[in-house]
Amino acid sequence: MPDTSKDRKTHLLDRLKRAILTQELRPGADLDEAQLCEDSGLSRTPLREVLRELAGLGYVELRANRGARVSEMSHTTLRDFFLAAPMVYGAILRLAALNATSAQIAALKAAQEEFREALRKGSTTDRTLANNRFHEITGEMAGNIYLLPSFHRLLIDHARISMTFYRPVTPEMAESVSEASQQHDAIIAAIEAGNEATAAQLAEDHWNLSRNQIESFVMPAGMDQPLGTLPRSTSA
Amino acid sequence: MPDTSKDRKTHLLDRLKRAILTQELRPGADLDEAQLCEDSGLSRTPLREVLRELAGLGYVELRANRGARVSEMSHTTLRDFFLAAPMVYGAILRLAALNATSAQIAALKAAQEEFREALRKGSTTDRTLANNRFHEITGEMAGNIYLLPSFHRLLIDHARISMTFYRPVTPEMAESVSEASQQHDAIIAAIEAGNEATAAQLAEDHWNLSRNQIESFVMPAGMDQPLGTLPRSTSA
DNA sequence: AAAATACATATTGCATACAAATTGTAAATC
DNA sequence: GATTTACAATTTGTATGCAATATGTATTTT
Repeated sequence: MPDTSKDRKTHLLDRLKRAILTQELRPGADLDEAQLCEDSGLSRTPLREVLRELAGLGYVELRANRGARVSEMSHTTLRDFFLAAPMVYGAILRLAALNATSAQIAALKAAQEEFREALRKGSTTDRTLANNRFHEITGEMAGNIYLLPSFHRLLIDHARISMTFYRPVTPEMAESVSEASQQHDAIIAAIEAGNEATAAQLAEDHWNLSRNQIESFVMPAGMDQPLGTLPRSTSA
Repeated sequence: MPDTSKDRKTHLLDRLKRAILTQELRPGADLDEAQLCEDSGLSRTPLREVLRELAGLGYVELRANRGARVSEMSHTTLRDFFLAAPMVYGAILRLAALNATSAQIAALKAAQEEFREALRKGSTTDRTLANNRFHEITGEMAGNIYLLPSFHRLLIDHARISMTFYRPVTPEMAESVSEASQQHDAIIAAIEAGNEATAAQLAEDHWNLSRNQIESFVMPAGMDQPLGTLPRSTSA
């Protein structure tokens, strides 16, 4: 089959989304048009359309007469994130419980299976993307065109932040990640039962867990040893 | 000064936004590239970028290999609107009260002056746009990048719906519009005082008023006269 | 006459050439 | 020697010509 340009566009779109969600492309990173043309085999016109689409979704920022760069994340945006996330997540899961179709529920179960698989033997990237996919589907279930733009914007940064803690270095983190998986199961059950109130409660619980994970990364426990007493490197 | 192409682009962007908000361009209306090129003096490449930007903001929808059209509004979207609006409006005003700068407060007061002016002697379009501007500023005050996408999306359709009732045909509507103006004043006061709780309460009040206006349009009182007995037009 | 198909027309999408703007560098001036 | 200014090189933005896709019409076929 001929590799049509429409395919190349969606391919690049997906590739860039993934790269940004996983921090392969870091916040603030510059995107070079020439380079991307090379990689994707697209000419500049369709490439720039892809960048504009990503800008509309909040993945990148376009500066006039200067290139595109990956959306920044700062302490300010993190604060905004903490304020907005619980409200929006709650509303989305509430609506998901009300509106989910059986096909969507099947898709959610499949996504959860992928997530569990990623926890068992996947990379940090796999886990983040699988978790992202799970929540994307809850957004589709809610299907409220007015809430989805903000929900998607939140999911982007949730994924990027997650990349720091879905790598369970401590036993507590490994445990909280497995607890997240159990919450996913409960969420599926609530949605399948059409139980709006339970879904909203689970959203809150799930968010609280997530917040704790984020906080324990932003404010980690201090080191046991004062820095001065650490073993020295052998180099000059 | 030379009419640079960047100006032409922002001009067209504003013009299209306004036309869509005021329903000059109806939901579902097709946008002809050739026509828009003619009007704006832009060539197709930058024109299409404008359309993509509008799509990202939710003003238009792009269909592959078929033209752009103004975003639809249906009974489904109206239902979504009713569900999402109170929550988001409340959050925005709450944050506005917390974060507004004095420059922004000055801008809000100016916008309210414009709004009052539009109520006194402006057209329906003037009123809708002035009201839209007022609420846009509250969004800037809140300044939460995660909430703004949904807030903007809501404002678009709020304006389009408003176009039907900011034309006070009945005395009750004239009264409720003037009540809306008084609520704007109260909102300004709450923001200036940094009173978060009051701002949230006012958001709820303001929304309830708005909802009543919408409902009385969607479900108007029946006509007093049966249709058959109305005076006939003089034409054949 | 109704349906289907082939063709003409119009519209959308892409590639490339060109113009404008920004950035980095080197020379000139103070 | 530090700052400014002119210039070159790179990068972004625009225009236009061509290709591909969709749509409407007329002709053919049953």
